[in-house]
Amino acid sequence: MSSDNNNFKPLDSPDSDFGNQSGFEFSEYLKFDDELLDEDDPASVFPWSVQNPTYQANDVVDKVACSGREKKEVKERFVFKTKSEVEILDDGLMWKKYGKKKVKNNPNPRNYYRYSVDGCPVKNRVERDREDQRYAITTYEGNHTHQSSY
DNA sequence: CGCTTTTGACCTGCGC
DNA sequence: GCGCAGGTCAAAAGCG
Repeated sequence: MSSDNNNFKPLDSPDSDFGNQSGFEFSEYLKFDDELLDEDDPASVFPWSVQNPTYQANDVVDKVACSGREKKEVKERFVFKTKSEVEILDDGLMWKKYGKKKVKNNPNPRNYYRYSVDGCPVKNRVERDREDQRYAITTYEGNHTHQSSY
């Protein structure tokens, strides 16, 4: 953990499962960006990375973490609203779409993604903004347990 | 041939 | 108790 990355910790989980290890390290995303940026032109390869929520918090319209119900286990939920035309955020992982549903609150369909690798209970829900379709609301659900296959 | 993706139907939960 | 919404799983098709 560096120092200035902690300012991007919106979670206030009282006793989450990863409370002691911070589980979801935003620094990892920053690392991804750093590598991607160093790899090639991020705007060409990963246009979203340029506006990465973890990269530019000011672009993040809304960010929520750990908003689980008390009826069930506290699930880690990270909601990032970013300005990207693609709903799949390139975090270096392979996401498999497992369902699409049209919500009534949104004229646009909601996409459900799951980690292609078995063993990672990571789920990803992507929805488009109801008023601004250019804004994508990415909701990461589950532990960031995937190994650094990057 | 394997894997990913797509659509539909079904199920569960919550609200009223 | 019923209805509505959301979420998940399943099967099939297409593509690499």
